[in-house]
Amino acid sequence: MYALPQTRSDVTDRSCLDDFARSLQRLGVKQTRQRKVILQVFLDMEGHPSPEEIREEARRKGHRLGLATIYRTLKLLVDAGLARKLDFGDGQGRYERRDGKERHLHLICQQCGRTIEAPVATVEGRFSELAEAHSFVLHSHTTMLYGLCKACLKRAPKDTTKPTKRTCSE
Amino acid sequence: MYALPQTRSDVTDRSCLDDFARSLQRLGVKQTRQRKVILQVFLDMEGHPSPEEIREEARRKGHRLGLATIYRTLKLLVDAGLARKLDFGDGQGRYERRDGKERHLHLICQQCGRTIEAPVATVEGRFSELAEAHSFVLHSHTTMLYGLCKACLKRAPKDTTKPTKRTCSE
DNA sequence: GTATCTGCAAATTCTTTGCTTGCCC
DNA sequence: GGGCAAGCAAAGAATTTGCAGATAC
Repeated sequence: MYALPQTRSDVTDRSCLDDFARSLQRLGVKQTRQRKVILQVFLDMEGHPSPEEIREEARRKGHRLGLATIYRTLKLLVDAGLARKLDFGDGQGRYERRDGKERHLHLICQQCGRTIEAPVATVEGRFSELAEAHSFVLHSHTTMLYGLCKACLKRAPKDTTKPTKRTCSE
Repeated sequence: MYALPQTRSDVTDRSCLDDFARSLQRLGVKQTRQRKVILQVFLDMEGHPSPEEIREEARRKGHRLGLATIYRTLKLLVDAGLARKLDFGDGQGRYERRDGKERHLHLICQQCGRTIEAPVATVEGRFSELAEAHSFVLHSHTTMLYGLCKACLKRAPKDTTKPTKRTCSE
């Protein structure tokens, strides 16, 4: 049986779950119910969830998790190379999945705070060259482009109302 | 020709001070002794100082400042377009000057935490194209490349699985 | 003169840690 | 069974806020 197409529980996610299991073994740590829940919830969520948001989403699915457990597991995910920690300047850590295929950079509107993701293919080669020139072994990268999004340009230039939803993919 | 790196109190800084004075006026706020000190100290410092480090450096120069004042002033600097807030993942906000001429990106070693700056010229054009494709008005950008620096490669050529920082528990 | 700013400390927010009980291997 | 992990609460750290006295304009 296959999951419905709108969710992200697809082949990619299954391989992520495998990656995770393998990573846990490699790191010499146990595979627990909570860790599986957190990974599954994290992979199913769109955007860049914060620990608190992951906990909220898990609760919605009937799983009660301690925040500390989420922080600890997210750190594991980062160590395992499955997640990356980002900072959008809103005072809390945000995480995105990292599977080597969906590389992108972030366009962050300085007025409404929304983020747009764009593929990074056009600049990635340059990053590699650059790292090589510094004898630097590149593991991952994060690019933030700050400015004004289309919507805020149309809107009144001094509108400072922040949206509740931070992420819009387009 | 290359400028000597000892002090940054040069023509660039003087124009920054002017920018700042102008920006303060434009924002309708006052020009105080503390604000001038903070800007001067910030411009004179190398690297990416945190609020605490700015306070320390100011004290070394004989100025006693409240941390809250520094936070508030740094926010002003960011608003005025003279500084940019960065996150190197060490749990505190770090700031860099932003004057439109010294654009660069950051190579961050995940083992020793050291950062290398590299000119961004080779990728900047791509960023502009990309922003334009999204009808996004680009103000500034921040790029972080994570990996291992030359020194750490020599030091521990095999241990690439532990990107710990000083906040690690062991 | 008055509206804004500073500095202090308290408050807030995000994140980590200590410890006891529970669960994975 | 032994040791790692979860959950809770308390600690810790970074940042923000409230307010009384000080200061720029």
